[in-house]
Amino acid sequence: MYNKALKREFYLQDTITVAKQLLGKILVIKKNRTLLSARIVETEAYIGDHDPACHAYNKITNRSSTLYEEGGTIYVYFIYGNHYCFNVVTEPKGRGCAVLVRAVEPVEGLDYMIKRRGKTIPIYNLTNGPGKMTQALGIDASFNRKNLFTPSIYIYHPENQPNFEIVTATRIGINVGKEFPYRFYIKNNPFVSKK
DNA sequence: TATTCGATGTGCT
DNA sequence: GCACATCGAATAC
Repeated sequence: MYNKALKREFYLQDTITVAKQLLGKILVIKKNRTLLSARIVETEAYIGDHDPACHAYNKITNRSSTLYEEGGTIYVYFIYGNHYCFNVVTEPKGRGCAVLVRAVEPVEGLDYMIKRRGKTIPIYNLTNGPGKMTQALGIDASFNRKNLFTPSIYIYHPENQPNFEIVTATRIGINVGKEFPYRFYIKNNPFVSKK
């Protein structure tokens, strides 16, 4: 239900806090006839003011301008000529901070995800990476600058959430800012992109 | 206007 | 483990 969606205040918190607390939450996307949902199992924090890996680290550009919107805004960008990455903007407007969602565990809409991905075996291959999950969920540039308070896309905190342990690590696929321990994932979850 | 290269995935060795 | 596809944003000129 849409009214379960996390409120704006959740996203206005400190970026590290949001990155950790997003683990275990459910991302819901509603297409015309199709309901997709997936549990977030891996995130990375990108922090504008001191983090050279963040797209908002240098001066504001056309691409990175979405990062300066208010927390709860969706930031989607295209990378390596093939892939989209899905981010959630955090903190108050103007900070340039976001959380990258790197991997999810499918809950509803498996048929749709399998059709979009083609490759189905093993099952965790559907969504265990930033580019893979956006392909499975049908996320593209049209989502950029939208927010997480609409019936067509939102995140909620599930009831009866099982306990899990959070692992903190360094981020993947970047050349600068490697030293920051800004990657978080659910321990022993098979949908995490890399050990 | 030209050139570089990236918050990746895939396939081959 | 390594090469490479692929293209738009950023940067250089």
